[in-house]
Amino acid sequence: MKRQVIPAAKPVRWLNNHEWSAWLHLMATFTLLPAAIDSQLEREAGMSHFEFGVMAALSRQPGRRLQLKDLAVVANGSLSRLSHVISRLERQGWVRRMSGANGRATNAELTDKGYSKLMKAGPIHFAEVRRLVFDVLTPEEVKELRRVTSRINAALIPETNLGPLARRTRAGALRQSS
Amino acid sequence: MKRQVIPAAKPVRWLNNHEWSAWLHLMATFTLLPAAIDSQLEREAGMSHFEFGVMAALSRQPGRRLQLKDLAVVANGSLSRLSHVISRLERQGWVRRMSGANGRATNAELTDKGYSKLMKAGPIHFAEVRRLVFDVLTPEEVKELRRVTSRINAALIPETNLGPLARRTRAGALRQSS
DNA sequence: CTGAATAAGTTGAAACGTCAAGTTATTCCA
DNA sequence: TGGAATAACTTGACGTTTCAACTTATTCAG
Repeated sequence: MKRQVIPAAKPVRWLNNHEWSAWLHLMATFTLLPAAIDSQLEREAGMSHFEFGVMAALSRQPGRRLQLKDLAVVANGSLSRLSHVISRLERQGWVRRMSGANGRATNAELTDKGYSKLMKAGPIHFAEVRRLVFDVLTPEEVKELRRVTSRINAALIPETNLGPLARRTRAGALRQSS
Repeated sequence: MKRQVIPAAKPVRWLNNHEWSAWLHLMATFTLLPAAIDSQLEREAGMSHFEFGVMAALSRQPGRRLQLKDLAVVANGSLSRLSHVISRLERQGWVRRMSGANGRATNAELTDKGYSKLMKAGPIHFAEVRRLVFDVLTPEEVKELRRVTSRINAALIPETNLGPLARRTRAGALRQSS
């Protein structure tokens, strides 16, 4: 049986067997793990993982507030997506918008209600993360995972277009949390 | 009656620094890599990564056809999602539905048009995968990646509910490709 | 053999993300 | 100083995914 999945028609460098296998596993993890995390968080804490990420990012800022453009970057989302999400979070009373430093800036601020919601969600979320990821890996593997993903990100982030702004902003915005 | 003197501050095992850092990177990769892959494939080959996966899976089957329930499993998607996607692919003329063995089974079959479309998409896709993932990793790291993700999947898949059928079907359906 | 339970798909509505277009504020520079 | 360009959003429409409900076929118990 031929190991190559799709016969290479053209003189293109194909994936070798190791790579192909790695890719299959990686894609499965990509698909299944976020789905699992997300649906558990939705069920048991009433928020999506992206919403959790946004609120968690806010909670770590001085004054629990951050300008949307920066928040978009730390949350790995587009400004548009963030704007929609902030609207949803506002409707729940977990976040409020405040006009920022200069007139075109908008800050999102985590409310007390949002903070306590987040405090309840945190343990639920991290217990699941631990169960699904860290409990099945050795400490050595955790290090490998960190190293490999950070390498991939390093190559990926510079060319990510979360708007042309991301490139500049990301470095500063992430500095404190890496 | 139990008197609780001091409220438990952190009754939950938290993530340690290594784990937290690994988790941040993992989540970023989760978010950014599929988005990058997907949008490039959409732009340059006119299909989503999920559609590509579905068609690639079909192309490997004898007769280039597979029953939907099995296809759903190998594509890591729900039956409902798959049904919608097959409808789209049918509209493009890349796949057709055929009634399967027993009356309630439906097979999806890759058409010639679909096959040649796939052959064009393959190199485009894999070049990008290589560029974003394998070119930035050492062979050693590729092995680590494979090992770590396959471990995570092993724990994850058994409890995945892509319908109660997944558990049984997956083992058989995946056997040939691992 | 008959009715109940389950399996396999389909479908429509609601929720979410993306994309393009629109708004307002700020900066640039001639 | 006065446009033009750009930045920081917001909004609405569109496509996709999920969820629940529904159909039809098959299996199983008695």
